Amino acid sequence: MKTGITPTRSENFSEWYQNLITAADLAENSPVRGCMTIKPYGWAIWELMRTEMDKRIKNAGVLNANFPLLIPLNFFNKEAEHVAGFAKECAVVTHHRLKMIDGVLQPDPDSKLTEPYIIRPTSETIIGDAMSRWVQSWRDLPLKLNQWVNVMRWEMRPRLFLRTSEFNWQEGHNVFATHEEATADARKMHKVYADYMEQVLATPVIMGEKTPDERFAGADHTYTCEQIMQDGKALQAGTSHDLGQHFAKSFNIQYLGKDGNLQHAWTTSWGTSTRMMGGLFMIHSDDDGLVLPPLVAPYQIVIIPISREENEQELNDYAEKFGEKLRSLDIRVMVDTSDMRSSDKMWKWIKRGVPLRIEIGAREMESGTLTITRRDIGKESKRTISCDDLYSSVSDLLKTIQQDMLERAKKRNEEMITSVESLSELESNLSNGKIGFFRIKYQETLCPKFDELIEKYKISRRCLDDKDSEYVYIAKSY
RNA sequence: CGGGGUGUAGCUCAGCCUGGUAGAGUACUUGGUUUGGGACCAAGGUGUCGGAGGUUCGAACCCUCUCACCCCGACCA
Repeated sequence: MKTGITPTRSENFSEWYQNLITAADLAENSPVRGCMTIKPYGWAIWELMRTEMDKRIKNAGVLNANFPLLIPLNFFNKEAEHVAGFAKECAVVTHHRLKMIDGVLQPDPDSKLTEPYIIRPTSETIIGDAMSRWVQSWRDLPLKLNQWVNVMRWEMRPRLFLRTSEFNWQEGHNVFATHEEATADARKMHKVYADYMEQVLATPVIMGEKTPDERFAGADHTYTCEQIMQDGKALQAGTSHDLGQHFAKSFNIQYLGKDGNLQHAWTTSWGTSTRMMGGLFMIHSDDDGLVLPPLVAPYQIVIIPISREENEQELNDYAEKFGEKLRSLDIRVMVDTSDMRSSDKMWKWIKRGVPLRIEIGAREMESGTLTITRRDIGKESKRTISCDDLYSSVSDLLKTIQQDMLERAKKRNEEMITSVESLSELESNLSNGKIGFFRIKYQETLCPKFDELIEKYKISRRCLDDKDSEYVYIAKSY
């Protein structure tokens, strides 16, 4: 059978992924090294994702703000671990003017900045600086803010959506009076992320704390949402950090307590990015292309008139009218009346992952029926029903699709996790080419032998298991 | 920064070894026949051959320099 995407997932997963993105018209590589251009259809998905996430962030009592793109170099220098973590991947702004010299446009040597700026790789520092001024009294706490911005990390090995030098994200930054509140907040946002990924993206999540070797630079605790891709590799889809007093001390975020004592505050930070889109695509899509869960599909339904020349106008009008009716139910509908062969239109929207496809031909127009096909199931879900029945059941149908996609992904996840007792059992699995996550006692991994396995099989500790933190998940990762 | 590779039509690439003035597939445009899971026929447009210099009567091809990008390692939301 012909597939929408070649090669298929089993033939070559990473090439399949590249072609999936091209075929679904989501994004492309840009002229700027490591940076992608997100195309309108891809950005529409991000906007929907963002809207849902923003709602949840606001429900958590956080307002949005906006800080500068550029961060003074010395800000970065204030937290030692943080610098160590990011120094190697910073884009640096050193001049403020261009000049034509010998016919070549270049930075004007006379415009050199006395202190360079770096393009934010993350904003703990510049936000920490602001917070030191905004926090004076215990009454100013907690202070919670978030920003939706792009950041830049000069990555060595970029991949569309999964790791790009520039990416879009939200970064939340909260300040608290006590350690307990901050710890609870880091945990809370971790939970907000996991719920969001399951309920909105239909992508199941493994929740846990990062081991010290994988922790965010400058954090006491990092809580992560790990996802399992169809090839068994891990994707870190979102993290929440308990920053302790590292940044409060580096940036002097201090408040006068009820007791009259000046003390350092406690901060958290938490972020999710366009990387989550990569997870969304890699978890649900199949060999015919993208499969989108209804909640983040730019078009939840596509209507394709199956027309001949003689009845084209009539059928298009009819389809438009029905599309309008569905829109009144708050459903995002595309009626494709473009001048293409109807079979071409079908493949186009299959590849773009529209959850539900409706076909209307001349006979159906007569009888008040239509043909529907679910994207997540495919051809075998094709059936003809009356317009009235669809109208009354379509909202539930979209919910069912959303739910089924989550269940399917959850089931696959279970099959992807292997429990092992010992390092030798782990190694025999790896050497046999077993893919997926491995769950093992954390203690077992604290030895040189495990470091060898890390080298040899390119695996890493993904996280301790939140359900039982004596266990750690091991996997290859993106 | 190490190791390998590639720059030729919108895209994927052939041509280079053995110099003679640029091709295929695909996409695109037009017309016709088609049309419920990827149609076919015909006609048509498309290039500073990454850049600079050199050798030559003549360079996509040979030589020198240069720039960019890709893959493998260190990094990561």
